[in-house]
Amino acid sequence: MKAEINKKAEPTKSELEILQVLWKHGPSTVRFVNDQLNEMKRSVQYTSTLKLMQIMVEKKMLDRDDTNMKHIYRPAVEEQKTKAFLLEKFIDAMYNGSASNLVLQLLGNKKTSRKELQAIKELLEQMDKGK
Amino acid sequence: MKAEINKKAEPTKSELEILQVLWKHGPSTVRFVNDQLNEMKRSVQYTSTLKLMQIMVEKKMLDRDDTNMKHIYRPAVEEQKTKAFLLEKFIDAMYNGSASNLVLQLLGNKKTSRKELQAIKELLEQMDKGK
DNA sequence: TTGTTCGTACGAAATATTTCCTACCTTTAG
DNA sequence: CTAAAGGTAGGAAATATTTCGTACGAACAA
Repeated sequence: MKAEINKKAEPTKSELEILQVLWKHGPSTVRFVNDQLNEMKRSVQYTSTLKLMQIMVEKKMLDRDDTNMKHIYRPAVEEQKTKAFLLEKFIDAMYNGSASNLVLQLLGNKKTSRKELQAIKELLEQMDKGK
Repeated sequence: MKAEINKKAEPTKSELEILQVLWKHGPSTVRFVNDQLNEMKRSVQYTSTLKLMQIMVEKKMLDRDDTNMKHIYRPAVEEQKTKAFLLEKFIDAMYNGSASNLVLQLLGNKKTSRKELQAIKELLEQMDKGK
């Protein structure tokens, strides 16, 4: 079966990297995205990034303005919705759908800094007030 | 490059499913794991599961007791360590390494039930006392 | 004008992952 | 003993993902 064009877009790892750049910096050229990837992430050829972004347009994950020679790409999917979707998938796969299990993991994780934990606690307190 | 045998194991989606079964139920035969997958997850042939588990042994992700005809497989990687590792990867890819951003997402997520949120809050309170 | 730079399009290769077919062996019911 | 059931091994195919080479057009500097 061909890569489904119609159903809910589930970006791959590389596609997510590209989306992150576009979400952060707004509509961009392939050149810009590729430069960002090479600076922030990993070495990758221009045409590889180009190809991937073209595929993402096919998948309706990106929109493209090709009225000018330098095509401008922008996300066709919302950052928050996409991340919520991926997070849900992740929680299902890893924690049997239990978000609190994930948080439990976070709390026991040596890599989660004290500062992060403090920030998390404050978030929870704020939420409390709001209700 | 061949699939790295030596470096840190990063289980794929399917491999994670198998690990979850083994973590939950303890050392098992391929038959058992395959049955679980078919009941809980998706339709998959016995030999597919077998093959995957054999590959996972090569990758040192599983250990195998093959003294008997029915080989018994068990995880060679710890559940908590593996999940912590994958969670860290996920947070890096999705939230630029910020765990609190992830929690923020969780709080804003419609899919996260009130009950889950309550559980999370209690976790945080418990953590407070422990320090 | 001319060549160098920068852009897109497209196909194919490389890699990674997943699935299953076939062969063959062991156990067990009859 | 023999057939059926159930097990493993291994290779190949199917699928998914990622990377890049080549061709070719447009822009621009000399």
